[in-house]
This record gives sequence, C-alpha cells and structure tokens, in this order.
Amino acid sequence: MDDQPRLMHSSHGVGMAGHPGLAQHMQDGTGGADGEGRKQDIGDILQQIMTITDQSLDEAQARKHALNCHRMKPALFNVLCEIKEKTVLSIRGAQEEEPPDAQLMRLDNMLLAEGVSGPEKGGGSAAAAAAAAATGGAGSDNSAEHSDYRAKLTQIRQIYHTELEKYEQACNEFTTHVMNLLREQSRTRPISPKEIERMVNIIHRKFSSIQMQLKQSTCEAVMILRSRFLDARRKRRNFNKQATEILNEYFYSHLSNPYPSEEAKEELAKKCSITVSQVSNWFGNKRIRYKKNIGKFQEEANMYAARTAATATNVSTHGSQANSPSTPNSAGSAGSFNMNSGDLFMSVQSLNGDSYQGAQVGANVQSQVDTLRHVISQTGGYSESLAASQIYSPQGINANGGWQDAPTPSSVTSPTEGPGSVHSDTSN
DNA sequence: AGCTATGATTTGCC
DNA sequence: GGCAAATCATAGCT
Repeated sequence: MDDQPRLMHSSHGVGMAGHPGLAQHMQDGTGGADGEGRKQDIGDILQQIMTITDQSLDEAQARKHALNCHRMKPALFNVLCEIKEKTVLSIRGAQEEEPPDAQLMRLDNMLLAEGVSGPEKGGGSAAAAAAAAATGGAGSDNSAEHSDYRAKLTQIRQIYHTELEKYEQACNEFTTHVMNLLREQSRTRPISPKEIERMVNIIHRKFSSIQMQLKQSTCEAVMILRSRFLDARRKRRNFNKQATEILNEYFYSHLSNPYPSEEAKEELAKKCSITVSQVSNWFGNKRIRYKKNIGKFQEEANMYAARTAATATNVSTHGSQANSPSTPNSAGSAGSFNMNSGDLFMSVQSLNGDSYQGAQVGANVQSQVDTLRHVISQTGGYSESLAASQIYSPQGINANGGWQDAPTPSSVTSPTEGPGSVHSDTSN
C-alpha cells in the first residue's frame, strides 16, 4: 500500500508507519474511490489530533467529541493502543509476573500463628498458651499476666485490622478512581482495557507493599510483647508454700533416686498447680543444690524425713498401707510414683541420731512395716544406711552413688559446715 | 542496699 | 530429650 508514506507526511511524523493494524482497518472498506476517501479521513483526523492542544477549551471539547464520533476513531484508537503496548507497556509487562513474596508469606504465617490474623477467638489465647508451654512457664499462677498478654495482643490485633481495613479501603478507592480516570481518558488517549487492568495490578502491588510494612511492624510488636510476657525470669514468683512442701516431700522421700518419672512429674505438677517443666526445673535445681551443699539441706532433710516417717507410722498404725495419703506417692493415683519403701527413708541419712526422735519413730516403724525396719538402723549413720539400703534396695546404692557421687558419705555424716552456713552455689 | 533463696534459662554432655 | 552445671534475674529478707 502506498498510504503509509502519505500518512507519515500528513501526520507530521506520527509514528504509525507500516502498522498492520491500520492497514487492516483501512482495508475494511470496499476499496477504490472509497479507499481514497479514507486516506483523506485519516489525514484529517491526525491533523486534528495534532492541533487539538492549540485550541481553546470549548473548541477542543467540541473537536474531541467530533473525533470520538468519527468513523475511523476505533481503528486509530486500536492502532495507537497497540503501538503503546509495544513500547512502554512491554517493558512494564516484563516485570509484572512476580513470584509470591516469601517474606509476605512468612509474615502472614506468623501473624496467623500469633493469633493476630485469622479467627477472632482462641487464636490469641492459643498462641499465648502455646508460647507459655514452650517455655515451660505461665501456669495457672500467672493467669493475670496471661490475660494481660491477651489484652495487649487483642489491642495489637485491633490496630492491625483497623489499619488493614483502612489500607484496603484506600486501595479500593484509589483503584476505582484510577480506573474511572483511565476509562474517561481512554476517550482521548490510547488506553486499552488491558492497560487499565495492568494499572490496577500496579496499584495493588503498591498497596500490598504498604500492607507488608504494616504486617512487619505488627509482627515486631507481637514479638516485643511476647518476649516481655514470656521472659518468665522477669516475673519469677516463688511457688507457694504448699507446692514447695509437696515437692520437697517427694524429693526427700526419694532421695536415693530423686528423678520423678514423667507420670510422677505430671502428678506433682497437678498437685502443685505448676507445669511439668516447672517440676523438672525444680528437681533439677534441687538436685544440684542439694548435692552441692548437703550440709545446708540437712535440717530440711531431717524435717521432711521426720514428717514422712511420722505419716508412714501413723498410717501403718492404722492398719493398711505404708504409704501415707499425704505423701506424694499415695495421695494421687495409687502407685503412680512407683515408690519403694527403700526410698522412703533414705532421707534419714543425714540424721545424727540425737537431732531427731529417730528411735521413737524407728520403733514404731519397725513394729509396723517390714521394709522400714532397715531404716531404723539408719538413724545411726550414713554408712549404715547405705548398708541397710543395699539389702532391700539394690538400686538404692546405685542410685545413691549415681546421683550423689560428688559428696562422699563422710561429708554427710560429719559435715564440716553447719546448716545454713556458706553455700557453694556459684550463682550467689 | 546488700544479701540469700529460688525459679528459669543456657550450655554442653550423653 | 534428659540431665548436670553454670548462669541469669528476680523475690524476699535483713
């Protein structure tokens, strides 16, 4: 076709030379004289477009309307769109397909896990409970802190959702606005629906990056809250007296092997209203501290031994079992602590004979419980207790030597330091 | 304020 | 994963 050179000239170099679309549209007619007329049309249209900016507003408006109604308008519009498509938008289009953002996914997952996003109820508390369980703290004791945590989390959640809603609303508003604008402008500019769609995507991406910032700062807030809440050391509370007594009773009545089974730990935890991890912590601390300074714990050991012995005696006097209801061993489900009578009086090892009415208790025990017979002789001294325990508790000696390998029997029998004197816990 | 007691955490071992 | 040991950080007493 020889239209192209003419077009180029007549349009002052408007770049549509050799465009197949235009040729296509121009061939839509019947050709011949009609084709000549169309060439003229296009020349006119282009001329008008080029000069439209020089005209007054009213004039331009009228001209715009005329151009819009021009029969060649759709063809020209398509051509311009295609040209535009091939230049600017092709560059943009290349960047369009992004892989799902890993960072965003991580943030989303975290917010979901922390109960900030996702279902309203349960999420936060569940996360808090899980977090608490993870560190072994936060039993029923600190439900106040727990609810405080939840309240703060709810606050964060609310802020997050408010902001998110705001962003979404702004995004929608802006998108609608831009879409309307572009649709409006597409009457005078070559803007294809595809381009509008692209623009919408661009807007969404921009807004989602803002959203990501929101999510990020929310995550940070949750992390800070969590670290504060979960830093149990910051809010350490001593266990109540009853709990400590229960734990001590178990410890001293299982002194030969103070390693409660998982079940025993659970039982103790239940009784003391603390978590199993706290029980584990307690026994870990107790073992190490006892071992480091047996002398210091002698008095305590004596006391609990006496108590346990008294209880055992009491019960045995009344008939049935060696296990006292008040001891950890029997108060819960029967036999759950797998106590053997050998353990029961290992704690008497620290008795020095005169410090405690061992003879009296011993006599009672001896008369009632077969296994306790050995214990009575223990009141004489530690080495004897070892010998005695060996008889009925083969594990005893092992366990004794096993966990108490550091302190020698002599150090127990005749401690070089009195109770409550210098202690060797390096922490202090 | 200084000190000790104590629950929790960390580290390294098995 | 459970444990010992060391350490931290706070409670609670003087």
